[in-house]
Amino acid sequence: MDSKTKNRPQTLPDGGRPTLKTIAFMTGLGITTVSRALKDAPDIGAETKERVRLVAKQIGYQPNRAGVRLRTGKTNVISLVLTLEEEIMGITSPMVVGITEILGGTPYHLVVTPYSAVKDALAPIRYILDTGAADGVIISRTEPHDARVALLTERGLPFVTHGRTEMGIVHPYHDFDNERFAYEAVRKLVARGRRRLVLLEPPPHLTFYSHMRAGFERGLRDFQADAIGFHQTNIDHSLVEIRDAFEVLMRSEDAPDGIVSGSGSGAIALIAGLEMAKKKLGEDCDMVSKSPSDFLRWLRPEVMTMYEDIRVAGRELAKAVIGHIDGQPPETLQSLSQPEFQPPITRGLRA
Amino acid sequence: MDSKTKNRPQTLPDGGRPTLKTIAFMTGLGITTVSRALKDAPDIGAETKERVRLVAKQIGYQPNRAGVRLRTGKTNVISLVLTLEEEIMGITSPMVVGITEILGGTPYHLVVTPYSAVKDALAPIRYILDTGAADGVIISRTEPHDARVALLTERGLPFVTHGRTEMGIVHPYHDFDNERFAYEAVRKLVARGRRRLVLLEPPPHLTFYSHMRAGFERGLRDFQADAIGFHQTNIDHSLVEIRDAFEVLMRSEDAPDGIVSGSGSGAIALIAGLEMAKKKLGEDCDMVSKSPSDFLRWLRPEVMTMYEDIRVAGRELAKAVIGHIDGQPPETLQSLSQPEFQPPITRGLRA
DNA sequence: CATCGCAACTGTATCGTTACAGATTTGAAG
DNA sequence: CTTCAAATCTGTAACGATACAGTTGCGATG
Repeated sequence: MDSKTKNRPQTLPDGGRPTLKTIAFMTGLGITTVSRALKDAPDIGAETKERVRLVAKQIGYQPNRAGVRLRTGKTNVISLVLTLEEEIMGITSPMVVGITEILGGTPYHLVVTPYSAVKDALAPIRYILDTGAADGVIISRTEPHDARVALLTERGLPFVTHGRTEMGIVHPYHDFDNERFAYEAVRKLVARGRRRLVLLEPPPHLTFYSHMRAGFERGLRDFQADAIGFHQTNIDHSLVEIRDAFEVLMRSEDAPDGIVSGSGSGAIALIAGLEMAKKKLGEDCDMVSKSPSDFLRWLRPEVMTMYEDIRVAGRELAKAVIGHIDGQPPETLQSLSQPEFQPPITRGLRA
Repeated sequence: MDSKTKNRPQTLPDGGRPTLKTIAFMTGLGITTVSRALKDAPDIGAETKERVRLVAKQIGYQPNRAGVRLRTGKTNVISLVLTLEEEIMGITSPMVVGITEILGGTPYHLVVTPYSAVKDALAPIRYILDTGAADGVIISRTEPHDARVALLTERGLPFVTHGRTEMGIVHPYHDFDNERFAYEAVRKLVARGRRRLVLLEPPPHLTFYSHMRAGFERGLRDFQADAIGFHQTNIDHSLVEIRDAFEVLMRSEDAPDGIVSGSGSGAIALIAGLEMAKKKLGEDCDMVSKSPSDFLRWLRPEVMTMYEDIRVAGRELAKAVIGHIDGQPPETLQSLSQPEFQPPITRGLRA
């Protein structure tokens, strides 16, 4: 056999699926040439590239992910790391949708990697690093000094956080402006004549705890209102706990007349506690709540809501990880979504 | 070199990650032996197996997924196929959590594969089949004659459906007993003296449409109530559409006094429509609703809810696909979850 | 003391892809 | 008529794992 054609595929691959070998066979080229033609390498002739691309398209060639991954280490996987616990109010749904909307136009797949105990937050990160399971990672519930961020940065694995950190590391993130949310909430409540305000805040170890508190306190100063303490309770507590604690507060001397709720599901529990204390929302007390879904607006239009669009967050996060993977500088991959009050649901027919 | 030891690894792999080669080097065995020892093959000595397992554990060996996948075709991936559209009320969240709870104890990863247009429901299935992207598939929103089920069965790829089909193919599924739900709902409403009942039903093309209708109609017969038509509207319509249509119905001569809502978010819209027609829930009209989350119970305790536990559904689905992959007969992988009325939220302190 | 069977282990080829180091052709320069 | 460089193309090896077809050593059998 002519040495020049020694390596030309003589047979097609067994399985029905086309590979480089299939294209090489059909075009009469070598496998290497086909591979390089498809990645538009400079040492392949223009006409050859055209021919290869045509055939590849015709037979519906798609590179074998395992082959690529084994050879290059590129997984084409984005890993979404989630706590099983945070799922109470279903923030994951729109997030997954948003992410996949972006990944749909790319070769990336979305893998969901869960962890259970809060102290194990590092475990899935280690797993991904150790096994090279993903090209990029999305994490949420960031802390000011976040061990995951430190580890990922040190090991050079691209990632993006949902929430910011405070450790002097410049990394991609997307966040909701919780400072501004709380500030605007206070403004709104004071405008309604409320001056004794309570905040249902995030757990203190998370970064956005201090954002929200800062906004709240700045609002109190600027608009001259007072804080009612409710520190024993935060949005990570169960709805029953929040409700009961709030009932006690509402029955006390110290009852607030305005509420800022840092979570949509927390708002439900606050309303229940308020009603158990025989108070009426909109009369004895007004409330502003963050809300990632629509049900509050529909069922309790008295509540003033600021919509946190998790779906958009998912899109931003996906774009940011990919940007990071592609080598864009982290500082260009940071975004903050601005809270805005939602209009009430249209009440007219044919709305 | 002695031919007997010709293939013994002389060097460790470059990357830090241990491979079979690493273990072979450390134990002085051949790569093949190590591979077979770790899968407990019968032709490897007991002591050798022990030694290999020990070393593997010590150095934290984990098989390279790309290597396995390339050689064997086994992906260790379960694909969850979702419509981007169905995500309105966030059913995905608890579902993903339930699935990952089960996959956590297995080598499987969960990949989320979305599709957008309803007519493209087959596209992700074809993709998975063509590229061998997964060992098993989870699909939802089944139709009586479901092209995806036909295709997956024909091509022999293990799968499970959330919902049943009616095409004479015995396949794994998990479903909520919608027939019984509607039947019990009618019973409850009639027990409350309601006799003019309306059903907010699923879109007619889905299998559980006929289940729910059948249960509803059986209930009407058994408990002697009448149906009020509401056929122009179903749970896939927008909340605003549902609300407006229901307002019209409630203002008409033909207004119902009892509602069976096939979806939790639909219930929200029905309540809004009812209130816009100046009617009062619990007085002019009672309602039983399916509810995958808690907010209805908290915010509208007048609504009687039957909880559909999507998280459990996720667990059942995951177990069923894996069972199917492992060759268990499909008829042993079918389950139906029984609806039960939920107790009201505990009202006392320290509940 | 050959021969056989068995237990325990190993080498080779392969999955699909790509990095790397050639190989071949062509045409221009000397 | 060399010689050389540029333009194209190609073979080989390797990523990590496993199927398959051996090989080795050893005690039992005739």
